[in-house]
Amino acid sequence: MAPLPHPARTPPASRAARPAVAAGRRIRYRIGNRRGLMMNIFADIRVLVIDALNAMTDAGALPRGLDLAAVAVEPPRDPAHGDMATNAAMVLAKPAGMKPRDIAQGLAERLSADPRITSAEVAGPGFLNLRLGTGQWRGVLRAAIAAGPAFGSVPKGHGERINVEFVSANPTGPMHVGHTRGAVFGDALANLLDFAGHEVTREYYVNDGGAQVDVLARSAFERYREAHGLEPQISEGLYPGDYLIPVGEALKARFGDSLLDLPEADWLDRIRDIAIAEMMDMIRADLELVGVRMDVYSSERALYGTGRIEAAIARLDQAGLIYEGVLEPPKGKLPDDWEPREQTLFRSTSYGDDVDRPVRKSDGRWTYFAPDIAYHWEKIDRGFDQLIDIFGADHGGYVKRMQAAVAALSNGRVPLDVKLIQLVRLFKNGEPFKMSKRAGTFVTLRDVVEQAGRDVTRFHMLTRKNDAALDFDFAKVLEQSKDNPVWYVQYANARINSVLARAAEAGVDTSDAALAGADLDLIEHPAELALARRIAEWPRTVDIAARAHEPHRIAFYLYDLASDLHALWNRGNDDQTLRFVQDGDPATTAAKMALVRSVAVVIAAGLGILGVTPAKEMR
RNA sequence: GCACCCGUAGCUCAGCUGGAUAGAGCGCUGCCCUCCGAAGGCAGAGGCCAGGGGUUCGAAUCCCUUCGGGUGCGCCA
Repeated sequence: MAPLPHPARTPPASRAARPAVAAGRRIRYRIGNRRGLMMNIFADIRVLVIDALNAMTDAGALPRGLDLAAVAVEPPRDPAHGDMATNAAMVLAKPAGMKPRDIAQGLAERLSADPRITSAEVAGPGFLNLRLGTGQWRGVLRAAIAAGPAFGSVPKGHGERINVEFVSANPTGPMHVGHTRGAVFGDALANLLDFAGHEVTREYYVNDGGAQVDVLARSAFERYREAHGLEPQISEGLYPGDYLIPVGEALKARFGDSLLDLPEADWLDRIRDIAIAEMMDMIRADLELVGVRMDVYSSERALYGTGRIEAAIARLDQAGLIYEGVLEPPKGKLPDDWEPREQTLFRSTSYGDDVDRPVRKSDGRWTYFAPDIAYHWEKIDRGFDQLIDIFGADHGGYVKRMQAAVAALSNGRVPLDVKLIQLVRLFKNGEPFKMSKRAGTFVTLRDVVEQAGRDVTRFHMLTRKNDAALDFDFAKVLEQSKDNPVWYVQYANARINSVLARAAEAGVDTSDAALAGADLDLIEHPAELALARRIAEWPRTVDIAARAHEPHRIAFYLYDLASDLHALWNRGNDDQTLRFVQDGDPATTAAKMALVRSVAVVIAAGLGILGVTPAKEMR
């Protein structure tokens, strides 16, 4: 799991620092526990449990002042235990000074009075197992059909304003595989948070302020010379990729031969600006290929000369967090050219970092960190309730200092969660895959998408937790088999589509309006109701995935849902009554169509979050 | 040396912010196609959740520690 976004300690200098961001409390917003907001039936029943506990308190059956935050209502691991279980009695036993079973018994009596609850039994160490009337599950199906792809989503107005910064690749070349995973992850996370009711801004921080864009300019200049028939001097340290050849042509078209004999100082700025613009156009086009569109592009370069970097550092200075000093040499491997030098340092150790970090180099120029501090301060200023940064795993060492800066600049008000994206290992038929089609040394995003397709690429890259390495086999991701989750989910959707068409041919009205009005009491087989329960878990899955910032949970849920659908489908082979289309019985067929339509609705919603297009048929 | 991430079935991985008897796919064993799409389905075998301590009603999950793998460690971004 991701580390806490908050510092372990608050700065001694700043008493204003809010302890409100309680340590360990990563999730501060409350969603899903408002009745009906997400159509999350687990949250609904939790409200019921909380109400019952409060009633018990009023009646003197429980002491006052109990903290009910830990009370949970969850699906039990074993379906035989019922539909839901609550841990309320066990959690409250100690603070209430009572026996768990006594609390559970009292709670059971009150809950039994609710028409939705058909049974409440005390079990094990104090679990309260609940069974709901089958009508509850049928209600879920109706809600799903009525809501359509919005089923499980939270209406706007209750969420937070969240900034998701991702990709932020250097504008020095095309995007490669690693960027692809980060792009897909960030976009899916943004979709997920949006679905969960938050106001999300997708943002790209353009690292156009450092030395590497000067290298880009020099590389482009060589291609410009090449465009004039001269031999390019791609010396060590310049970017060799042939993607700069068209940039050279563009420069020729723009400047003719006027720059050819000028010293670097006379062309560097102009060429750099154009080259960066060209690279960003290329990156935007690459992002389009995987269906990613940013809301905001923020430029590092634009921060220089505005005083904003100075202001950010000054603010830290006022808090006593900036000083001139000399760092200890790093332990272990000592850099060859290490010598003690005085730098301007940020006291990030006050916020749990390992060492203080330089913001200004010994030559007086800003480090990369300084504009990044200013940039994050700007994001805080723009009023976001929460910041999320998505980095490659090789930037893990950067996390603590960034969180320290954000904590200091926001007085601990704005949490920064940093998601690290592990590397992607490419294979083809199990063999490690190397390709250098257009960029010299790496496999580009374009290479991947052209071979695997956008939907397959996106889905597959979301089938692993972000902090676990991902194997991407060009052959396997295109395989049409059960062990390929992409295909398996799409296949489920195609089957539903197929069966809906068959029902329509048989004269059943399969419009959503008609299905929502179908007599769902005709759905009564345990296997069918089990599928309905799975559908009921969708809003809860969204809630949990959004809180954890883990879109891969959506992909796994969809696989489970598809698996249930396929299983039920197959049972129809043995048991005619479980077939979805019941010849000569339009009422039952309609009810079953409502069931499968609900599955399709959830698949559409889930794939929508992942940014994958549902397939109507498999070819 | 320090920090962060990871360690779950033979393999690849989930595990719902601490819940009941730890799950899926592949592989293995045995069944199932005159039948809505069998490019599938059902059942079974397979686990000291890396090891050891701790916290509590309860730990794969939280804390400490050891071991093993990855990443990073001033004036790159």
